[in-house]
Amino acid sequence: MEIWSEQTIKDFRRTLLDWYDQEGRATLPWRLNHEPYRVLVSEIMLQQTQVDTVLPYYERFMSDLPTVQDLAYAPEAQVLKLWEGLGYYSRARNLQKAARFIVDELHGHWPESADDLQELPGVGPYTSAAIASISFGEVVPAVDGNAYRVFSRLLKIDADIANTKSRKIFYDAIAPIVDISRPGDFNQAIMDLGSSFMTAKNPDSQNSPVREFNAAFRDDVEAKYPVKTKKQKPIKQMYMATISESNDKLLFEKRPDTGLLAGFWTFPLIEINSIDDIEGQQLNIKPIIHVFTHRRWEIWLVKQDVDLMPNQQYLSPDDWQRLSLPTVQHKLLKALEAFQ
DNA sequence: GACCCGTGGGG
DNA sequence: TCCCCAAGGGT
Repeated sequence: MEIWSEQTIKDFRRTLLDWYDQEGRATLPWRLNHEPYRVLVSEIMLQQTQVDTVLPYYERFMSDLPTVQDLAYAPEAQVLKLWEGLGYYSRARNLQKAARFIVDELHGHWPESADDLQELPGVGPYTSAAIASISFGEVVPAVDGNAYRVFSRLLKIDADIANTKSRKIFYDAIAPIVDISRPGDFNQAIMDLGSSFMTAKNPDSQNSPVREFNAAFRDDVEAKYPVKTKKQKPIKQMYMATISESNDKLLFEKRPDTGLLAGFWTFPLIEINSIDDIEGQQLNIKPIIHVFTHRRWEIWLVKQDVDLMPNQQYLSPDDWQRLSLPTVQHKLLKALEAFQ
C-alpha cells in the first residue's frame, strides 16, 4: 500500500477539485443546493442504485414532498407509491421514520455530525458521512463503493472490500486526504471519478485527471483492484400464483410485514417443488422469471377457486393501481393480460 | 460476521 | 444466459 507525503496529498486535492469544478456533474438535482433534506433523500435513493435510475424518482419525490415536514406528515402509502419500482423498500420506510424523528423529536433541528446523523434509521457509516460533509462541512470521508474502487487503485490497498473489517482500513487511509476546506466536494468528486474514468469495468485510467496518483495503473496491476470476493448465486424457487377472479376483481394477498417485499400485495404465492405439484388450470407455458439479489423465482399462473384467507382480498384495477406494487407483481399482471 | 433486502443495465 | 455491478444498512 502506498503512503502519500503531505505534498502529494495537497497536489491530489488540488488536481481532484480543479477537475471536479470543471467536469463534475454539477447539474445533478441533489447538487443544486446543500439542504440536508435534499441530500438525505438523494443519498438513501442512491444506495445500491444507479444515478440514471434514481433521477426520475428523485424529481417526483421532491416535487410531492419538498420538505422534511411534508415527508413526516405524509401517509406511508404515499411514500411507498413514490418508491414503487425502486426496490429495497425498507429504505423508504426508514427514510420516513428518520423524517418523523427529526420533526417530532428534534423539532426540525437536524443532527449535524456524522456520529449524530447515524442515529437516524437507514443512515449508516457512509450516508452519515456524506450528509455531514456535504451539508454541514464536516471533514470526514464518505466511504462508499466508489471510494473503495478509487482508493484501492490509487493506493494499492489489498483489503477485500467484501469484508466488513476493510471499511476501517479505507476510512483511515482516506481520512488524512479529505480536503479540509471542501470535504463535501472532495467526497462527491471521488464519486464522479468512480463513475467516469475509474469505473468497475473498462476503466480509462490513461486519461484520468488523477492518473499520476494511480499506483496500480503505474505498476500495471490495475485489474487486481479492488480486491473483492465473490457473492453467492441466487437460490431458485418455484411458485404457483393463484389467479382467482370475482366481479372483475382479482385475488391479492398481503405479504408478512417482515422479509422479502414486506407488507406488499401480490397474487397469492404458493411455493412448489416441481411443475407436477400444480393443481388447477395452468395458464403459462413458460414460467415468469423474477430475480432478486439472493433468489430467483419461477412463477406459474394457475386459475383456481380458493377459500379466502384473512390476509387476502379481491381488488379492482382501481384498487391495485393506487397501491405500490412490487415489480414482480407488475410482471404477473402483464403476463395475465395475455390470457384475457 | 453472515445473511437479508430489489431492480435495471451492461459485458 | 449468466454474472457482475450500482452513492449500503439492518439484523
